[in-house]
Amino acid sequence: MGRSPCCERAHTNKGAWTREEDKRLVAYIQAHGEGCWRSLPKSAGLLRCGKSCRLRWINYLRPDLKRGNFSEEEDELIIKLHSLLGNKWSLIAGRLPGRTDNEIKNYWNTHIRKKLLSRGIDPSTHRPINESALDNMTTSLGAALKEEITYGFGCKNQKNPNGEKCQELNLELRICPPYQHPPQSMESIGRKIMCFYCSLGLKNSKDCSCSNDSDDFLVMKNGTLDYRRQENNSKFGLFIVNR
DNA sequence: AAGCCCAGCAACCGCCTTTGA
DNA sequence: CTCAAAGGCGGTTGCTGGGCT
Repeated sequence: MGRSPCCERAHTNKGAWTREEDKRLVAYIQAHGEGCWRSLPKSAGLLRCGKSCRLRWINYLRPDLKRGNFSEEEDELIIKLHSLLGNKWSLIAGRLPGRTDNEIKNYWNTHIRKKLLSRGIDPSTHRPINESALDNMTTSLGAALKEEITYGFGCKNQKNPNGEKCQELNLELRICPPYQHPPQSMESIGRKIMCFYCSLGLKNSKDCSCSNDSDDFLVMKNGTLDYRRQENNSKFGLFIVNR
């Protein structure tokens, strides 16, 4: 029993899009906006699968796309993001305005892989190719060590709610354990601290504690989330702290 | 000029996740 | 809670054009 097709294939075109099809798709989306891809082809008078329309729009017809060659800065950013995120092309594309996941994926496979290989770097692991000898470890001890290196010590088999391995959690987001002795006053951090409720727009709520110099807070500090707790009660706060 | 090979990229496929009834 | 529909994603395919023999 096969999978049911995503749409009626008997009467749909496949392959390269024609100028006329592009025109129809653009005109329809400009008039009605994106969304409801399944019904779009029929409404727009296109003999295409909804998925095909979505892909054509996202990867080629969207007006905010940046066409043309990738810059050196974009190359380096892609390499850096790939080393952190792996093949999460849509996440990587999200950090590169005007570029699509498909474009970045193709560019990676055709250009960046070669570039890294020519630098002696394994594109999969971002480690020097010499070190890929690790991949050849065959003893159980070697395999265990390899897993620890790959996923981080103590992280093996730990997954976040999205099913991703520990390593992929490293998005500069950090939750610290309860903090007992703040090393410096909030003023010395150099900014006005807002309590958790105010940060959510609930200023002057019954739980707001800004006025009594509470240590409960949610703070962003140079990109990292930190968690702190007032010593003499059970309230807590979240910080973003320097790295 | 013809044929072959290969790189690049648009598009497809199938699986997974999200959403809403 | 369950299930089906729809959306989204990543891997793969196959067409096209340029270079080489």
